[in-house]
Amino acid sequence: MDDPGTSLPTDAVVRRTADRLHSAAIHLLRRLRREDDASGLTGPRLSALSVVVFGGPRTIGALASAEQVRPPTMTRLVAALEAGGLVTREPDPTDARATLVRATPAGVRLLEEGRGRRADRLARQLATLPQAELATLDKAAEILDRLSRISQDGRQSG
Amino acid sequence: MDDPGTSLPTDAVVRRTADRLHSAAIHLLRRLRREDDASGLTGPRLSALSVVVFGGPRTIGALASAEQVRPPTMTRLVAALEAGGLVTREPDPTDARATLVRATPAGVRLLEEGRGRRADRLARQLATLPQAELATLDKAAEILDRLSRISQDGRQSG
DNA sequence: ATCCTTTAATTAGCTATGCTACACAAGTGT
DNA sequence: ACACTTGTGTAGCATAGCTAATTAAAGGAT
Repeated sequence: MDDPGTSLPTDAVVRRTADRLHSAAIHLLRRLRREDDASGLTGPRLSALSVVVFGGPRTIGALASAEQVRPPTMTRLVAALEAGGLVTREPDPTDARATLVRATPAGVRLLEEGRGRRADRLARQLATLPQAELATLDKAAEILDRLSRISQDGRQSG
Repeated sequence: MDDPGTSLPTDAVVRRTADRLHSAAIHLLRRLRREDDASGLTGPRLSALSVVVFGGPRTIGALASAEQVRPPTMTRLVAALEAGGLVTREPDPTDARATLVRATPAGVRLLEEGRGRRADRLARQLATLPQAELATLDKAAEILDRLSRISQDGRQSG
């Protein structure tokens, strides 16, 4: 059917993959959302928390940038995490405007104790896959992450 | 601990992949959301529309099931699509309780004209990848989709 | 035929995530 | 000192997801 020829894929192949990937991502997250929110941690909160837990304390702005959301969104996510006792906010000693977000022991513990229930549920499902397929998913995640960082920098005019 | 022995991967590997995948999915969709919403179609709406465009008319319930959301959520999504002139709602001739959702020519056209801007943007990024990586992503999407359907049926007690 | 239960869809109301616009405090440069 | 920029926060909007409760119709039992 298609003939990729050299190393760059054709437009049709690319678009089909994009469509599949888009759909797969939507369904994956929807499923996880429904699976378990009993931990009290939603996806975005968990994701933000993991940044400060594994990357150390940082400002709201840095966090927003890392998570690719606007500052007001991150302000709210951090507020929720703080209300849950998972992070603290403290003034940045080098810049009085900025707020440093730091994970509390409880926050660290929550992530260490299973890296969040959502990923845990997913893990349980992934465990049923043969090793080769799991490896494929792992590679895919890495590729997407790399792509994410590239497009993040390449952004300019609207 | 556990010893799956044969082809099943270890717990640690599975969990790491789950975490990466979770994160990758969140970031992928966030990025796409920011890239382009000028089409007026959000992810869930686009996803629902594509079901009726490519799968033919079906009821709200069937649509909700296909998209793995609750009926009220699908009612709202369909209402938005209808307001945009992309689908119509008509009584199901075989069941007066049910509503058949059918894509309008405009809805079909929108999807055919690039399968939505979101996937299109993604496609543009994917086009920069070598063929092997694209193939990996394609395989991953297929695996996730399959997993999605399995867990949909296999759901039971918490 | 009537009553009861189940099913399909909707409405109402909640939480959460994302955004922009605006306000304000604190750095920065002239 | 003054203006400009930057980091957060507040207010308000739209969307998406949910559950609970309502309404209408289908289906089964008597």
